Amino acid sequence: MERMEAVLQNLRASGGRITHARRAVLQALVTARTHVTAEDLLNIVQTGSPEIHLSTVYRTLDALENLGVVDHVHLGHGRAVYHLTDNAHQHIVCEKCSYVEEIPSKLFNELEKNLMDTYQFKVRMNHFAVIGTCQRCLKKLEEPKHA
Amino acid sequence: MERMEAVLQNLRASGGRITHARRAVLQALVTARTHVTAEDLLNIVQTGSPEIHLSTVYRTLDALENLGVVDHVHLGHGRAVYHLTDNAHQHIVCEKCSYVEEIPSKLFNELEKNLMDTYQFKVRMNHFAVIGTCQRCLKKLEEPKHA
DNA sequence: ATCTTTGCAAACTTTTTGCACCAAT
DNA sequence: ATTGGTGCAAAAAGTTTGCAAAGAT
Repeated sequence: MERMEAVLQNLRASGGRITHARRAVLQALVTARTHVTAEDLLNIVQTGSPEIHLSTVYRTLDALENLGVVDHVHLGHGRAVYHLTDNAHQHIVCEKCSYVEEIPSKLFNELEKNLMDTYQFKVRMNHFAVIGTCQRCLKKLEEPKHA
Repeated sequence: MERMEAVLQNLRASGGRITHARRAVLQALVTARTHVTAEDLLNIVQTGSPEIHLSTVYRTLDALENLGVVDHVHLGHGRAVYHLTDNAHQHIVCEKCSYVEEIPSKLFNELEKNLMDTYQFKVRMNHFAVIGTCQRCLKKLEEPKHA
């Protein structure tokens, strides 16, 4: 919760204003702490403040993203998911069952290095999801009808 | 071009039909051979067959994807890009200038293995893009005004 | 008082769908 | 003849925008 105030001050320092809506969205983001969609956030903030509009959520996320506090990822087809930038992780997403798991960024270190060395390309961690098939769905594929 | 006929036979074998539109979309896909959007493909096919509709392009891509012949990737925000599945590559995408480069899948081998070993997660190659900053844009950031 | 943000509605972009007609087998 | 595909138009889904009123500084 300390952190929340710090972000809000940061926001003000850059010429922005601290509003009820922004406080609520940020709060929701801290509370949820997982990959949430804009609509997820809307649902959370609306429990306390039903007047807050989806477009405000988007605009707040935008503001927070410009501050570098928030990042978003496209996990697959539909909506983007947003999260605070502190916990540095990546996502693996099962394309069969939509299961999402966070994995440590460490696993990407070598790839990151190779891309820098070979292509002078600086990967932005956290901004892509790895698509594939999860353990459970792999098993299902192996034993189609469970004998 | 041999390959094209093979795909079409494949399509028929699985209960599908070989139509003018499908031939045209497939042809366009072979011709373009890079990451193209559905609309790119539409433009290509419409030079020869203006009656072909965007929804037909989507439906054909869908059919080809079910066959495993085509794959699509979400490079970032907007549209998805489609490509034939043969050349196994990944994409690195510059988030500053939208520059796209193909890189060999080989670079992902270790990551792939780690994810399998640690999470029993089977990565689907080709289905995600790596976002970051390209060489040129990195340079621009270093020397803001070129002295 | 000024300049930013909000709520709303409406636009926009990309993709999907329902349906009647048409075409491939 | 049958089943699957096409073109069209309209809907969906997700996100963005214009504007006047409200709010933060």
